[in-house]
Amino acid sequence: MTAAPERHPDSAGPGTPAAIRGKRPKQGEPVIDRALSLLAVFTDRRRALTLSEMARYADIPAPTALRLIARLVAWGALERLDDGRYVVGVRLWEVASLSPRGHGVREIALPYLEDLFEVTRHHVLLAVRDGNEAVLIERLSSKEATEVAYRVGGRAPLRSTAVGLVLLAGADTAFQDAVIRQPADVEAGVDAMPEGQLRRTLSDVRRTGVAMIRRSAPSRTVSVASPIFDAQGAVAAALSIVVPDGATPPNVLAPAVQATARAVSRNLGFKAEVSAGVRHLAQA
Amino acid sequence: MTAAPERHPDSAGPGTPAAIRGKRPKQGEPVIDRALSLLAVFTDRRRALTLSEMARYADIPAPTALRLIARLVAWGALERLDDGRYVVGVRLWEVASLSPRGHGVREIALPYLEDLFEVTRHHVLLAVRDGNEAVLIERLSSKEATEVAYRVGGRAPLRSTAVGLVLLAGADTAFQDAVIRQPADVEAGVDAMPEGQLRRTLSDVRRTGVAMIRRSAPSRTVSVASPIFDAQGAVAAALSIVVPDGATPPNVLAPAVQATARAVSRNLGFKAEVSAGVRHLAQA
DNA sequence: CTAGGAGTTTCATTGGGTGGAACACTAGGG
DNA sequence: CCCTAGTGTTCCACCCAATGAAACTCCTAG
Repeated sequence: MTAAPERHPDSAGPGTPAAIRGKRPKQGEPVIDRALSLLAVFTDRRRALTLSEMARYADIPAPTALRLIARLVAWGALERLDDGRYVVGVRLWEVASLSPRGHGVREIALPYLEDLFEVTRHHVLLAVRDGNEAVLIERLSSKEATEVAYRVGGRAPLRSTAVGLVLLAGADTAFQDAVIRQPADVEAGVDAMPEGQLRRTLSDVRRTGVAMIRRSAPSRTVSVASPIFDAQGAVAAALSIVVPDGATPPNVLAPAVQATARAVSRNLGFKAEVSAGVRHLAQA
Repeated sequence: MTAAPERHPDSAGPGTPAAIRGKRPKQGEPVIDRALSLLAVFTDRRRALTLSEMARYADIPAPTALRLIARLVAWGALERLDDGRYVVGVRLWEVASLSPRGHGVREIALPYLEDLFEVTRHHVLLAVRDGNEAVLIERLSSKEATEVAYRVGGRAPLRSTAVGLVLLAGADTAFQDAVIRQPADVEAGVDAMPEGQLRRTLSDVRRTGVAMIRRSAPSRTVSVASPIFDAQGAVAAALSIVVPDGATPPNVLAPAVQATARAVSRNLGFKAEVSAGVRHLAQA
């Protein structure tokens, strides 16, 4: 399902040993890729960029970048600020909001997330898997809630987050193996799991329908996550709640999270009995 | 504003220097525009399309469409389903989430919208202006709330919605005039305002900081909206609440909506006193 | 079996894309 | 003041990436 396990091809150019040619590794990249790489230069930290910044980051000559950007602006993928800088446009956001795995699940899940949020008053997260990372689709947070590591639209590792574990446990075994074989991503505040324990954990997650992760940075928190299933019975997303460590015990949270996840699954067309067999509440 | 300003590819030669050619070059549209038009074929109703559907809607020959789509898929702008159909990809959504006027305002406003939502339990909307329409950035709705016309990512007219009026009132006068001169968009359930009344209404909205619209379809509702200001004192977005007609009277809702909008404005860096002068609560 | 539609590959042709060069402009720095 | 360095922009001759008709492979319906 994940179309491109490969990283971005646009960065392949500079590494090419074209030096032997004696000729400069000139162009030769499809225009679309260049245009898309111009979109990809925007990050959480860099939301407004000048022409030359964009050209530099995307490694495209200024005149060419200008021409491409002009088209993107005309369409609305980018917008130009008064000071001349460019930002991602509303039009692009509008199209992107049609992404089934983006706003799609969100749209259906939101009311249920709301409920869970109101009852608990803690962070409620919704994530889907893209490649070997989890992408945060939604996050509800009260203004007073504890600090949390990830923002909506951001990415989180699969092995060291509750939603990540749920998504990983729901993936096909071939993919799981590939991820497990990779060196564990070192992340602050979470203990890296050795392979054996990770496999056992994933198995538990599949059986119980709940994943739990305790972390100490950026703040001491406990996350409890559950899978959301689509009509085909595949894990479409993961729902989690993040609470300060020491507050409500995880085994009290689990039923609430599970129940909410199930409610969302049902609205996605999932029939619990069909492919899931008997599922129990997590043991106390 | 609306998708593509340029229509025909034959508009290349204004001076018609190609007349001597005698040949009719069919294609000639920039590749980027074609790629973008392939993204634009997705709508609320059509979220998963086959290759030939996309090619047909975008008016691009199948082989060419296939090639372009392949690039888009490789990057993640599109994803391919198991059945071969294409949908908008998470990667695109991810980049789009960096849109300042899209998820940007939303990110800041959400906790406050939450509060308002919890207190009232009615629809809470957040919208920005794009061209001569309002784009819905966020909508919080309880599962039991009344039917509402617009979805997140969708567009709404400026003249006949509460958020629209707020955004219109906050635009520069030249733009306002242009909109007012346009024939009123006929919309079910809302009475079209004659020019004079519209001008008066906009003036009132600017003065009081509140807009109100009553509509009878798809259900009988009352909307109350207030402007959200950015650091420069410009209207960056509009916040509104939609309640069943006959429930809580609008003048009770107004202060809550205004207070919430102000809270968001403050978090966007707006200093109330600087450019707004004294603002009063709407009279009771 | 035929017909038709969707998806894909091939390939000769050509016009859109390219980026160096040159321009205008602004901001420092001496 | 001139001078340098940076940005954004226009110009234009070269040429390779983009193109789409045609052909081919799977399907499914009749």
